[in-house]
Amino acid sequence: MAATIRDVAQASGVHVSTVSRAFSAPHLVNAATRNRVLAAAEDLGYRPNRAARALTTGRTHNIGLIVADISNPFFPPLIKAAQAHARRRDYHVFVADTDEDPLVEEELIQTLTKQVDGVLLCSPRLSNRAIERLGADVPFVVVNRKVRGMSTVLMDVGHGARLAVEHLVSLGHRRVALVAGPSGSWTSGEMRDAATATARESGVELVILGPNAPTELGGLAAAADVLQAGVTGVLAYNDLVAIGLIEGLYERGVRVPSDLSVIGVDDIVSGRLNRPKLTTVAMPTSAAGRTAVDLLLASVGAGDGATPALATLETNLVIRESTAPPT
Amino acid sequence: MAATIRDVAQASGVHVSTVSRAFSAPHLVNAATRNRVLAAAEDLGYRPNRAARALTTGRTHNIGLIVADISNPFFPPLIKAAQAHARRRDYHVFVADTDEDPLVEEELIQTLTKQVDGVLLCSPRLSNRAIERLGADVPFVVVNRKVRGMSTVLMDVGHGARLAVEHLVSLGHRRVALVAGPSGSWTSGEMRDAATATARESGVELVILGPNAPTELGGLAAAADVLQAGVTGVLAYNDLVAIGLIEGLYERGVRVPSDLSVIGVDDIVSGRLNRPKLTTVAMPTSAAGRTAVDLLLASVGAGDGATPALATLETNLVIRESTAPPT
DNA sequence: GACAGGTGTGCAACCGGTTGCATTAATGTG
DNA sequence: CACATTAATGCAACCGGTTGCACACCTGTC
Repeated sequence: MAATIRDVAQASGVHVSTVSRAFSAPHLVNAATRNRVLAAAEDLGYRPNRAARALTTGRTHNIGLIVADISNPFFPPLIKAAQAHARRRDYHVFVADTDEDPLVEEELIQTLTKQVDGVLLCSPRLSNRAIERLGADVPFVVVNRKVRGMSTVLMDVGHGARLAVEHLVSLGHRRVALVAGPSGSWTSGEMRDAATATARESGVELVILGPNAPTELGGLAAAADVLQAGVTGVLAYNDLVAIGLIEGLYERGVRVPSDLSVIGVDDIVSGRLNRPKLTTVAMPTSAAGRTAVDLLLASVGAGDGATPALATLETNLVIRESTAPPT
Repeated sequence: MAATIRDVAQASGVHVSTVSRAFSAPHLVNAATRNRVLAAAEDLGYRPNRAARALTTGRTHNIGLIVADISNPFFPPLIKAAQAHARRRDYHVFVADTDEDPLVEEELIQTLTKQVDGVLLCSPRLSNRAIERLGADVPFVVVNRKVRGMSTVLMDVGHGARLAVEHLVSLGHRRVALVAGPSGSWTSGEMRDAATATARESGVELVILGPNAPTELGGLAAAADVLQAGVTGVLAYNDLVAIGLIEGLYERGVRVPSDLSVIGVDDIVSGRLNRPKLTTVAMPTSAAGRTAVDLLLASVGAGDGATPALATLETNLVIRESTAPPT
């Protein structure tokens, strides 16, 4: 079996409490003793058992990261950044995928609660009520959703949607569509509000299509609706939808951007290599992952009394090849 | 604070041990008592603390999943499937990303070891020696690598590479290239061996280019080498490399498939929506994730004495639009 | 009616750490 | 030199569960 603190104590001729302190409160133990303990520990290949430590300290040094769909390319950079950042702070991360199902999400949160110091909820599909309720048991940081009294990381997709619509308008489009996302999505709502306002201000018509699945298939399926709507420009819920839409249009003989302009959201890598290269609203996903971890660990350290923090990250429009003046 | 087993014991008027048994050994407790306990537990919102349980049972009900790069689209479906499958078996999953760095990989394994019942190592960059050594502390299942004495899930990429080269040959290509992956990659070695053998048997020339980063950038950078090599067909290490390569060729005025044929590996989603749609060797990533979890949990249950299992999953060639006869 | 066997529960030790308090020795102060 | 501090370490309780063992009670058997 693996070495325990008692093995180390025995090997170095001190009490277990001294060994414990040698690791977690070095200033309380004599330097010479400490070196002896450390040497013995090294020798035995001792590593503190984090679960046992968690039992007394109440800190597991784990966090949970819950996303709707790991295979949606929007999430991996966020997961990657969060995980790397957490590791630097000596935290491990549980990753769980809810399959876009609020029930699974809730159950996951509950079983995870006892094992983690906090949970990162990314683009949750749960209702705000449910999130507030569950948040009583464990600190949350919510990404891409505004929940009262809870720390939040937002990517200002409303601003991005505004830029996108303005871009279409400046190219000369007069009738544009928003291909919306899932109904529970905060992002989709923000886009809708911003696009609606911008369209009104610019005096162009906006039709809203959806809800749609946030995937290529969702985009593919929306192609018919888009043609039906008689628009010349489209803002899609995300890049996957945009790519699927472009494919669906292609199958129907409609070319992007010559016949129709399409803008995505997220700036996922494959959009940069697709043809046409996607004009898109770039989302700072890696930064969001890091920021969320920072906020979470801050509120873990601070205890319940902490005021919830709000971080809003900028988005910007990246103009590539999928947009052009209408013909 | 959250309810503990003692709170439940008090509320239902029995000893803690009875509460414990009501949950983990129901047949040992009277049905009526059990119901009373369960009701009290429900009432208090009691959930057993898994960390505390792990301390005595030695089972954490957690597994670790270590991948080289979460944002490589090959992995998310595997992670997703593994995670979903584990959850069905009441296991949580730590996901960690090594950033393709063997040192990070080793350190991650060590810190994770105490917290998990087993580790899934996907496409490890560590040497076999290192893996065998670390495997003494915790059960491993290795995906996409053959390690002596260790349970393994392989995707038969050698067979896929053979099919790919045969496909190029049947189209009439006489000089083809393999754009290899990272040097530590087992997959890359398998592809090399299979491609070499197939080329010799078919009497065509094969040039091997690399090592390359397993990303679009790696493919982009390999474009010059490919042109230099004077080949008409290419088998790329994976779809990302293939997509990057196609992009690099495009920038140099070379069209796929009319001027050059390209085959990828993995069958990632974005390859199916790229233009030209990628001809590729499809990898059963979801099945691999599930199988790996099954193997891991089996060996966790069996203890050290278990004979390592080997699962080999089939790959197959999906012919789309990136391959054509040479001109 | 004594006894073997089975069932349901309690007791207490244990898992691997942490931490408040007590103890001892060394140091500083007037 | 007596006394108050401080530094270093040991002791033992505790975190939240699990589990081997003991005990009480009930049932059935000869």
